[in-house]
Amino acid sequence: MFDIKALRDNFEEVKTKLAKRGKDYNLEKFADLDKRRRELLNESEQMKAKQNAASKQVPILKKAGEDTTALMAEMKELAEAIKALEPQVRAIDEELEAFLMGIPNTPHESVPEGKDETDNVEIRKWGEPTKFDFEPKPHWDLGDDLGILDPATAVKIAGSRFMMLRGAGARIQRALISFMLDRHIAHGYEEIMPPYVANRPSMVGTGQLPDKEEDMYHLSNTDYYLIPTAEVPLTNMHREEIIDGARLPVKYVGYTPSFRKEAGAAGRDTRGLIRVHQFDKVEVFKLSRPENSYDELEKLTADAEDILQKLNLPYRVVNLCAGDLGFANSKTYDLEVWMPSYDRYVEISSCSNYESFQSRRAAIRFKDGADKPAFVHTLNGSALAVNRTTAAIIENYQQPNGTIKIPDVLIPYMGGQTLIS
RNA sequence: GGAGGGUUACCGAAGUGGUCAUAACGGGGCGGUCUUGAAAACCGUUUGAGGGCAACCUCACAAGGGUUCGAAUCCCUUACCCUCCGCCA
Repeated sequence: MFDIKALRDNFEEVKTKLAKRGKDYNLEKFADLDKRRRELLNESEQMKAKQNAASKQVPILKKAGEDTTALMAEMKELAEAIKALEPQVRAIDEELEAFLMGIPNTPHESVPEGKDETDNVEIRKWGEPTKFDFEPKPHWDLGDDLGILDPATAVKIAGSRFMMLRGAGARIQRALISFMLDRHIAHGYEEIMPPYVANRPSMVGTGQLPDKEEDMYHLSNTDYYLIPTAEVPLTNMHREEIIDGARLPVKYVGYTPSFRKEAGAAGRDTRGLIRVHQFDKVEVFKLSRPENSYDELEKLTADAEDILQKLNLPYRVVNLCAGDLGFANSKTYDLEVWMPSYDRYVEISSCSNYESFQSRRAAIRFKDGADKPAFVHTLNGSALAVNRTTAAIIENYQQPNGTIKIPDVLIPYMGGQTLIS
């Protein structure tokens, strides 16, 4: 949720920063809304103060044996006036909140100008696109040939866009999860195994609700949602809490399946592991002091890159331009892995700093000693999207005879297996 | 799923219609006195949000409604927790 104080105190600066996103958010509406709200609030509070004062007088007067009938009649009128004002106060509050909810986070100064993904800026590249001296196959064909991907059976059980991994395919996925978790634990993250469903307040806390209802699976006989990302449970761990400042940064890593309806993705990436309704993801998450959050973003991105490097997968890091930046993000680095079947780099991780946009909504604050509580900055990143990592390994490690070499770091996690054949 | 009990500050807990919810009382934390130092004892202090230049005002007793001049307290709805029973990996 947008910071109301920033709009009040630095309106022009906010306006300039948001202009970078290339859309009009009708900011001029704010001053009037805010003013009307304060006037109404003031009026209502003055009446309540009078009511409170009278309520203290009544028992004193009664004790003194005086008649309170007149005062009570007067207060009844006042109570009715207060009640009459309530719908107005509520309406303006809702209007202001809806307005604030409709404003995206301000892009950080290091975010490049631009209107869509074509304007994203490549920051660095690691490795070179894999060269083959034979015609490489896409992972869905290799997976089918080797019997490690079985989409047809997944369709039978669930439906289209679900995937079933079998044998060495299932095992490499599990190996990747363990490998990723172990690396992040070594980098100081606490491992979390959260619930895979979340309730409505949690979904609101991280911004999935009310706007993205159609992207999520809702369990029809309860009010639970399947999580679309581990970000939901991880962020909500500290919802409505005030954390001791000495505990920051808080660092969590969690493996979870993620469930998405992919409502707007009809016809895209229909084959293989790239875009499915249920996928595995290892997520890294941080709560940071505001002044450190951009350093923490660099470190978090490095932790995600570390996985790709250890797996020896070619990738590049992209700084998302303002027009491509997510609604709640101030800055995002996408990690894109080389995918031979696409003949280009494909997103495998997204590492973002939300600054205080998310913590304001979820009410996650910290406090040093006697200081006033302040909002933490939240950061998260995929490290990595496991299905896409499996796909990248199948494709980049394929051999001329259709077998797949196991990356060295995964061999211990595969019980010594070095080749899928 | 059934039957009871519960939800008040950092923790425990009192308060069952008014005139101390900046919340009794106990514990913890922090500061101080005393002490070579510590313990003990004693004294003080310790929730957050919103509005206002300020004095100060408003809101919050799980959440949301209602009754009342006035609600932590009475009524309704919902959520969560605990105990017992049932079911169950």
